[in-house]
Amino acid sequence: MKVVLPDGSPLELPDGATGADAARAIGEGLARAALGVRVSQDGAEPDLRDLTAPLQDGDAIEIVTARSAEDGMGPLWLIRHDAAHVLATAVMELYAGVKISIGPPVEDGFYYDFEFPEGVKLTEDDFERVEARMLEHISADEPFERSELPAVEAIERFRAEGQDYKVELIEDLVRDDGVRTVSLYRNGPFTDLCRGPHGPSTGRIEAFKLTSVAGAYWRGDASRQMLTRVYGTAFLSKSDLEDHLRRLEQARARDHRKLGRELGLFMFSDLAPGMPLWLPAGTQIWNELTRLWRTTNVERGYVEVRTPILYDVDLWKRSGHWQVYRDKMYFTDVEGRAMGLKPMNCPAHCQIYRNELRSYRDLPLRLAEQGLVHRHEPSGTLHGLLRVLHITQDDAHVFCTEDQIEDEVMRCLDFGFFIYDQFGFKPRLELSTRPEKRVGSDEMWDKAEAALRRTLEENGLEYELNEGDGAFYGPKIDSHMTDAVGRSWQLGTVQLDYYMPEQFGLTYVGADNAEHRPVMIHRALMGAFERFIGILIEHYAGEFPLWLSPVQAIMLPIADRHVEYAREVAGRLRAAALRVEVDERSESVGKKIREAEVRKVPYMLVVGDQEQSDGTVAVRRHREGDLGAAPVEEFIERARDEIDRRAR
RNA sequence: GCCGGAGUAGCUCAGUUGGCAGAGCGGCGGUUUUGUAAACCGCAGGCCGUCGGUUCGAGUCCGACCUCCGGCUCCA
Repeated sequence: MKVVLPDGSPLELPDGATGADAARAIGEGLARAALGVRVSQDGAEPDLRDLTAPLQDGDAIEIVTARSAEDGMGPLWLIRHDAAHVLATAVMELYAGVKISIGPPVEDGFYYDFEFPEGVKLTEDDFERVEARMLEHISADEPFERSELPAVEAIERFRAEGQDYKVELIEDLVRDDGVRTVSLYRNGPFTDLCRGPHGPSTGRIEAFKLTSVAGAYWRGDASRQMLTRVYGTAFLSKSDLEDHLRRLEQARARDHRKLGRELGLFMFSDLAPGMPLWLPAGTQIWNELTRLWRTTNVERGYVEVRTPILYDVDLWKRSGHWQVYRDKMYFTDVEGRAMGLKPMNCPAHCQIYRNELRSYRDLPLRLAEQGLVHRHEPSGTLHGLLRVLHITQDDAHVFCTEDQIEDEVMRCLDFGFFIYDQFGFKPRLELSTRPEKRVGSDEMWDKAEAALRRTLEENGLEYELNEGDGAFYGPKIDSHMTDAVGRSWQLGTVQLDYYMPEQFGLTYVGADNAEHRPVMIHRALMGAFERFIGILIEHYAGEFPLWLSPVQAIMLPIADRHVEYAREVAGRLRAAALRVEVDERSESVGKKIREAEVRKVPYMLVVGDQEQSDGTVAVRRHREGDLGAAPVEEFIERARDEIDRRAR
């Protein structure tokens, strides 16, 4: 038979030859380096397989080595999958009676989920022991051997071993996918139910490390058994592992919680979990964002409103929140009247819509509010500014006719792109469709989902589909960004809603002089100021662009006799609306500079005898160093320009 | 909410087998008058997360709760 190599050249092999045979036929070195083989049949997407898998005539193949591209299923995927099995091998040997569940490779590493016997637990203190045992198996270079077994026999076998999770997995495979045989992989003493593929042997795991232990629900279902998940990572070389660990450490240095404390941006109180207290410097950033929010909303035809945070429960019953969102709301009693803190601004904006008779000429009506909402999230999910209990949204509701939907949705998306562009953000888009817990008819959902999809596709926007994750009243297009350590967070959202206008009896008078029902687009672009600032802090690692910096310039007089000149210059800068401080302490210039650098103040203006007599400042830029002297006016002009352009 | 870990000075962290609460940075006072990333000397600073228990004696051992951290589930 013949297979085709990546360069297009054919390779003649005996029938039944495997990937390993192909590698050997090409060269002894490649055979030694081979970890797996990518096989593509009839031009289809290549499939990663074991080296021992037989090839077929006409296959296009590529031998995977440590140097192959990763793109999702490559050498790292293989050895991390291998490492997960080795981890299970070690844990089974060290802890009698442990039950195994699943252990896949993931972004940055792998994990394996275990159920330990009553009273036994594994903590990070045990890692050394487990890693030592893993290393024994890796040093022994045990081959991964694949075998196939009828599903019934596999069930029997795992049941006899007390491996209930494996039994459940196979039973589901049989029931849901009609599977009749399953594959097993053995390495040394350990055999696991596994689809594969795997590398040739355990010895190919060049560098690995266990990283953390955490709880995880069996099959991600919160109503089921909590298992113990051990996370680890593996690399193709020791230096790759070291680089990875170093990157993680650097990422932790830009954690917004750490920077928030160091830079005095915000704080938390044990007496108000999940609700940040904004310090003066953080408030400054908040206010700059508010300014951006307000001016851009006005430019795009929005009008700003303000609404109560506390509303009669009747409103929440009308909007549907009481029915499907109650668990996340806070309620209180006011003179015997049940009131709820708002988790969203939409019902209040519907009230404002209803306040007047609306004409089709008024539409689209775009109401914007910096709305403070409270949502009771499970306590374990709080995370600095990125997950809070009180959320300040850059919220807006666009009331429009059905004909205007696509145009208005696109305007919202465009507006979002403009905002993200101010910071150089390139968010990922996600289309979320009808959830199980929802309100409104299927017909409404069909229309709404189709409209969003059409808007995305007609405008050539890339998006991922997230089925079943829409808001309870309508589908949505979300934008997502990742934090310093790669966790993904939703920022903006554009949601299409046919339901609330109906519930609140919203109407407009059309050109035909008849009453019509408007539709409503809910949208937030930054999402929440809290989360957005958290992401900003990590994005900039605390080194904000000038326009956002809490302190934009600091005057550093060299000796006490220069303080007065420093104050005078500071006054001129303030007159140009620059945020400036004067470091009047009797410290050395070196120390003042160091502290200003640590505080990440963008401009340090050193003034001594020279500057005082010339009417200049010696400009030092954060991280860049000394830029030389400049007349005060010239510096002001430069800084003003940088701010007004919102330079990044 | 669930699983695991942690909580000592403003910050970062030591604290032995249960026996007087510690360091560096920061703060304050003084000396120094400084030219581009840390001058020198001194001083103050603690409900050892909270409550309860064991003990002659608890930062240390036990329990409950609170908060935080890493995950899971859930979400802007």
